Amino acid sequence: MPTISDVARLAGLSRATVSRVINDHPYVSDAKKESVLKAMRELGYIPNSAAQNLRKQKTNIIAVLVPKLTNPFFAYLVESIEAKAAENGLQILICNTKYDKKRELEFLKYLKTKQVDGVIMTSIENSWEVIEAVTWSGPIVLCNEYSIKANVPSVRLNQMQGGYMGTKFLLKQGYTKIGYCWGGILSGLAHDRFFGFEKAMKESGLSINKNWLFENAFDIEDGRRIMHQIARMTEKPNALFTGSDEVAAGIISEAKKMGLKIPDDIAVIGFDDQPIAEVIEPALTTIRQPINDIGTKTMEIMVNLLSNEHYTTEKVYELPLELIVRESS
Amino acid sequence: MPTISDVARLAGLSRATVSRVINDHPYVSDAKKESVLKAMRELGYIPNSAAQNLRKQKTNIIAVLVPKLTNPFFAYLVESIEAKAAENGLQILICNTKYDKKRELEFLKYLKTKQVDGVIMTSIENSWEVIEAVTWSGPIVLCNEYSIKANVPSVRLNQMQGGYMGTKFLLKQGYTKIGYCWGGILSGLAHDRFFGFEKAMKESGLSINKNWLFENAFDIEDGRRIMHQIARMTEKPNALFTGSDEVAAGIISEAKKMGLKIPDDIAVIGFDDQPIAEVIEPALTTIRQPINDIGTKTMEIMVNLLSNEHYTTEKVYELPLELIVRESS
DNA sequence: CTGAAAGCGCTAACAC
DNA sequence: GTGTTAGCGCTTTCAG
Repeated sequence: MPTISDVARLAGLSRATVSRVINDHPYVSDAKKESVLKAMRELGYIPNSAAQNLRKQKTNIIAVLVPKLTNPFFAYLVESIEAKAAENGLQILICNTKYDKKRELEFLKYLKTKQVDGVIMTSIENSWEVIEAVTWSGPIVLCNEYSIKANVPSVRLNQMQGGYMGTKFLLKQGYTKIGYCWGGILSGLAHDRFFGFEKAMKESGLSINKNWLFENAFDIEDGRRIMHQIARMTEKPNALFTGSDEVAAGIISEAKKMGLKIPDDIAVIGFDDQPIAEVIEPALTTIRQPINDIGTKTMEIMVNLLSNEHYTTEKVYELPLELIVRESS
Repeated sequence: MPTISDVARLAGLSRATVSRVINDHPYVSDAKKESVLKAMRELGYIPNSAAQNLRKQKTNIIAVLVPKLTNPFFAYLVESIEAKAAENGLQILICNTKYDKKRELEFLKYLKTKQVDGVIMTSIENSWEVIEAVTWSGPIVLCNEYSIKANVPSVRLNQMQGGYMGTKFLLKQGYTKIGYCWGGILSGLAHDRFFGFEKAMKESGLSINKNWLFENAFDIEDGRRIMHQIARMTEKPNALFTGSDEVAAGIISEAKKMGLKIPDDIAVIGFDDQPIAEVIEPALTTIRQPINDIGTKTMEIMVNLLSNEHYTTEKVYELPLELIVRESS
């Protein structure tokens, strides 16, 4: 593997000059530039990035922490973040935390070890006190998830509106015995969404049945599990607000196996508007999240944070959600 | 940000000794080790990885090239690769090629720039001649996809068997007018699978109808598009071998909208056995790929390649596929 | 415009 | 066991 010295020698120039052409520095005569380029080509030279990183004290890599890559929501979110990153000459490092505190902390350390220039968190596992400690090592931007205590920019969806809108719709359709599925950790996002649910219920003079609050609802399997729980209840909900299309899909699939009719026996409303929502039968009423917009906006903020030393931003960007009415409720 | 020198100074020792405790080197007295640890804690010291990488000439990072992250098959594959990597103290860098030659090449360059120690390719966009050029910069392992010309280890599924098995099943069920959906690039994988399809057809004395070969079939939308194409045909296939569960889901969803009955009017067989296969109606007959096994095996080979300079391996690992019979055919 | 020289932060011979 | 020293490959003042 040739180094910058080899190139310099072959071109009969100094390493400094070679470095200048590598970095597109001005003030290099065209003639010398050409001969450097030629030498680089001949040797098949490519700069060693570890050396560049060490010297420049930056990597042009942004870590993106996601809790679960097999959840389409995060897969799409990552894609939009990546697209914007590429536009700005940045590379992303996808870090799968698996909803695990330790893993999250491990990845946050990348900021301290200078493996990455910044971190985007799409979920939060540790308490903010813990996370705050790394805050001084480089920029952090929150995307989708957030913490009330966080003192870093965050781009998020109006989850309160989402919870409210979905519940309100169920109510309007005449359902009053409404169950609620969620992940189980009272994060900013989860809190807001539940608050919206609560508000809509209250406005209709309805109280919340604690038995119908289902935790650990993440994927299709969880949906199936919840439907089984419901089947065993003497007093059952007749409508379900789920935290994700996948959970909704699991519930619907299992309900149909049990011979129940959707939405007559039990109505279901999803969240995300993933491809699966249109493929399942009955098609899923759901709440569409503008995934692309939050990903793009997040990276935009990161880029600014990275370039303008004292870039000040609105701390919070909140994007609206949209109700997509189909047949499941 | 404190450096190793700061730690050495505070502990009243040399940088070498500090380095030794960082790297868990033996031959450091417990007393000094303790005082180094104490100094590190006090300063909140964390080694700079750019410096380590430069000095050690390795990063402990493996690039994993995938064509599309939003395809669940690859999301799960990445998870299994990552799990095995973590076991071995390796970090993976997920590279989304988007089925794009240039992007693939860009990522392969990471091997030359020493950003990564090795590369795992789960799809191949460029011709092998092009890829071979980087082969000398570090280990490459092929996973899932492969090229006949490739001279690097590859872990793959027996796609021929998959194509044969699926088609044979359709035939056994009495369907003879069988269409075939695929991505459109005749890679090793695609070739084998099609070969299996062809073989089964031939064995039944059936010839292949060119009009029923559908290209660019990757996701749900493509499935819908294909179903529309079929609807417009005067002579229609009555069974479809699809390249993925997502395509199958799109086909089924659209067929139902058109009032067609599955599998009576048109039978469908998927590929992958993704969660969606069990949720769609009718449930999808499909071919299960042992995603976990190929991911794990791939990383195992990579680890060996990295440690044993002259590790020789079977060049090809071929794992079997499994037919999962449900209701769609 | 170009080169010399210093050094980013760390590790690994080598000496003691 | 521990310290000294010489770089890993590159960029960036500072002179000229």
